[in-house]
Amino acid sequence: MNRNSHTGRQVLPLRERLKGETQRAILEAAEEVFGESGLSGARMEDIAGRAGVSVGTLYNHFKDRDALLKDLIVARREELLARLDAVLASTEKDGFGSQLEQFVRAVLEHFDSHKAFLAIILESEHMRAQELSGSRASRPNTALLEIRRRIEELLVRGRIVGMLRPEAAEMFPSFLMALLKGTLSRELSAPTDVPLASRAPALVLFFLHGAGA
Amino acid sequence: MNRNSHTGRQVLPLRERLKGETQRAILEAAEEVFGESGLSGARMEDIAGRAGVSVGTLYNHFKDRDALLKDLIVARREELLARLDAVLASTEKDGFGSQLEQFVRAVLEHFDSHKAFLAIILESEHMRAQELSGSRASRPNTALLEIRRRIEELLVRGRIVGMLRPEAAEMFPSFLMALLKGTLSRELSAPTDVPLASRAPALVLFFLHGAGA
Amino acid sequence: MNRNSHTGRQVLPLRERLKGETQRAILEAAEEVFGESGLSGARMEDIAGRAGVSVGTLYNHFKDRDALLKDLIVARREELLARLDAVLASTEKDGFGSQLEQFVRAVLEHFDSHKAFLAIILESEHMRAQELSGSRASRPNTALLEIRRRIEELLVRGRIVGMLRPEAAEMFPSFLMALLKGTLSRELSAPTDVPLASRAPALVLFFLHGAGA
Amino acid sequence: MNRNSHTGRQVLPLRERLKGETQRAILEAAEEVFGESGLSGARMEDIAGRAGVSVGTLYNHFKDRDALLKDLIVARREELLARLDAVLASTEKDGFGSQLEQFVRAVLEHFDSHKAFLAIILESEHMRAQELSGSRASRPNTALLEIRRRIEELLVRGRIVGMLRPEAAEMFPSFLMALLKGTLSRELSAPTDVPLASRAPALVLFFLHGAGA
DNA sequence: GATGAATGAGGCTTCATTCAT
DNA sequence: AATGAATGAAGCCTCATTCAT
Repeated sequence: MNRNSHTGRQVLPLRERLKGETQRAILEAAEEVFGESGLSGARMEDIAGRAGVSVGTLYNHFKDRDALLKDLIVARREELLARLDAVLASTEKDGFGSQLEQFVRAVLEHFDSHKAFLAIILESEHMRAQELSGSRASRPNTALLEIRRRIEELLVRGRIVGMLRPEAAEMFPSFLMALLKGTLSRELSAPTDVPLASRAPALVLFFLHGAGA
Repeated sequence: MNRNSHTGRQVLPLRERLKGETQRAILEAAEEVFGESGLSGARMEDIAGRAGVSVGTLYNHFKDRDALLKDLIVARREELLARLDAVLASTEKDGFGSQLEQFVRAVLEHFDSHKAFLAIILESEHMRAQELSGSRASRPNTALLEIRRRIEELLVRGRIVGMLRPEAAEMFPSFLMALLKGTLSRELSAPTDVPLASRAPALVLFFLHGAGA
Repeated sequence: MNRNSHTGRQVLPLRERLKGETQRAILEAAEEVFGESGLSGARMEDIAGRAGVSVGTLYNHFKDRDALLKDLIVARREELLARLDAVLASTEKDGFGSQLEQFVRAVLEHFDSHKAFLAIILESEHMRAQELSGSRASRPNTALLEIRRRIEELLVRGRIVGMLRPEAAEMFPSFLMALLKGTLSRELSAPTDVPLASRAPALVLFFLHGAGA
Repeated sequence: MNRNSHTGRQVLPLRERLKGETQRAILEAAEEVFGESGLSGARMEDIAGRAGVSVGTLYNHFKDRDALLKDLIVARREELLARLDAVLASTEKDGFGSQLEQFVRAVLEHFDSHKAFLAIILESEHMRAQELSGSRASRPNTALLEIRRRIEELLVRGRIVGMLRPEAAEMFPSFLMALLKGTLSRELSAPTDVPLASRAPALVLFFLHGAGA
């Protein structure tokens, strides 16, 4: 993500690839440590240790702690957004219901792979302005916003095809996001051994029809 | 012992009242500062400053930072739980739908009064084990558990009176909680000027019937 | 010690006597707390609590912590010095050996009554300059000096009557003091239930004849 | 692992040597500062300054203030005990008297090298339980105990060869320790410019024969 | 005089960051 | 590029002292 994003050629000399390895190792270690210790509890030394490098090396690859965290967040976000965009692109096939379920499943699978870290990130989305930088809360949490944008796009389609009712529709994206986050949240407070993704159908059913008899 | 000797009327001597005042002031200041700066960003000096006292005074009233935070959480929790219990107790009157809405409204009104702080608390519920104390790591967040317990009790009634369907019912409490938290979450990322409580009917409607047309 | 030292009359009005009571209680409490917690570990609040008064009261009777400690030290010192002077004054009666033993016994009895506190004081005699006040080490520990002065006086008599040999005599006072302090020190590290005073004969015997066969 | 690859000779790589240097510098500085300011008066910042490092560096080498002090105490103790054991081991040569004097001289020479610090340590031996850690309160001061153990061993030999009388023999170790401590104590309250070690013969003479004519 | 809540200077400790090797 | 010891700003907490009641 940092470098080499759209360099036309693709040689990637040895040194670059090794460097890439280290970076990936650091990011992975960082994900674990942030996931375990929380946004503020994670210590650079722990991350270095987990990645099998020295503290100094962290700073050879990332400007500072914030940059490391930001890059990590961005990396995970891009992974998820790419999947979501793929789902949205494959719109032709089936109906809205099917696409909605695929969307939900994509999110939940992402959660399955990054539970602890995402929990930290999603849950502290809005405190990031203060915690990450002292600046104003002006960067309004890109990751969640991007997800919401896609949810909105998806739900608009649902309304167009008449599968969603128009009243209170402006709350539906929030509700869907809430159900997704809630599913993760529940898993964290009371872990099960079924993958979250398996909850997709029930979640969609609830979203479409509620709990009523 | 040596108090209250000849004050015919006043139950609490001045000293005591002042002490209570100070404590309340500290808790209020702490709520603001924690809400603004986050669980780990809040500085004792800021809390003291906001409360109009000196740092030392914080420690005359609370053992340490953790104790202050814990007391604050407990205080807010008790306030909310008392309201919820009142709603649950008034069961006779109307039907399940009405009670559900009152319940939801109670939660949302509590959110309205303590937005920022509750956001911090609710969102970092599961990282509290590490952040608050290194001790009993997995005390699973009493506040949320207590709310969930009451939601479960409420929803059981709903099922008994036949207003909720039985399939996937074990997820409903999570879903309701998610919708509540999501409502708060949305308000924080995109503040409006309508009180959250006014969202109660829409939320209940969605919970009972979903987004489907 | 603070006041009323050499006022010719001796009326001591009621108020004065009550004040005296409180002061004595404070001093006693201070002795206990200093004895238990050490010179620097003793907290004013603990002393107040032990004395059954409030912190403020300590400051009504003593200028500050240092003054309280100093007054306490002086009080105990005067008690001991008075006894020692009495022994020295009763010189006529018996011989040097008997007087030496009385002297030793007087010191050990004083130790018996004030073990913990004296241990603290005696042992930190020379660090008091720094700890008590930031000043130079110019006040060379009056208490020990006063005792040594009397020991020197006593031992001079011993030499005069020919019971002490003259060689290395300048070390004898130090040695006698060391034996006294050592007796207390041993009691503290390995408490027995015989009073220290009962050790007087053995100590004197050792002082006069050593450990040799 | 990756050290010492092509340094034919140097056993310790530079880094390691520097680290050792720093640690020794810190311990030395700590000894001075503790010696000057007392057990509780010594400030980490002063120790750092004296050692020519920053505060943080202290914590790279020692867990906390207590650990630093403890390590320092242990270091000095081991130095002394090694010397004493050497004296005890060289038992064959001369008689008991000679060995006793060597023992005493070893202790006094150690005092000569570490006057101020040892004074602090020895004198506050029994308050260490409270001051050093709130923990295992009554670990009875290993350093003094170890010395006493060796003194006892030595004196047993003296009794076996008939150079010490048996009556009151259980007090002799305490007395010898007292004389040693007293010698240090005297030097501190009234410094001379002769080394304490030169007092060994007089001390032994006194121990064996007392002050009597 | 007694009270005890408030004060705030001062100490310990942590940890992100730097930089010489 | 990697290393890891050194740095020092910043936060928490203690406790002697004050002062309004």
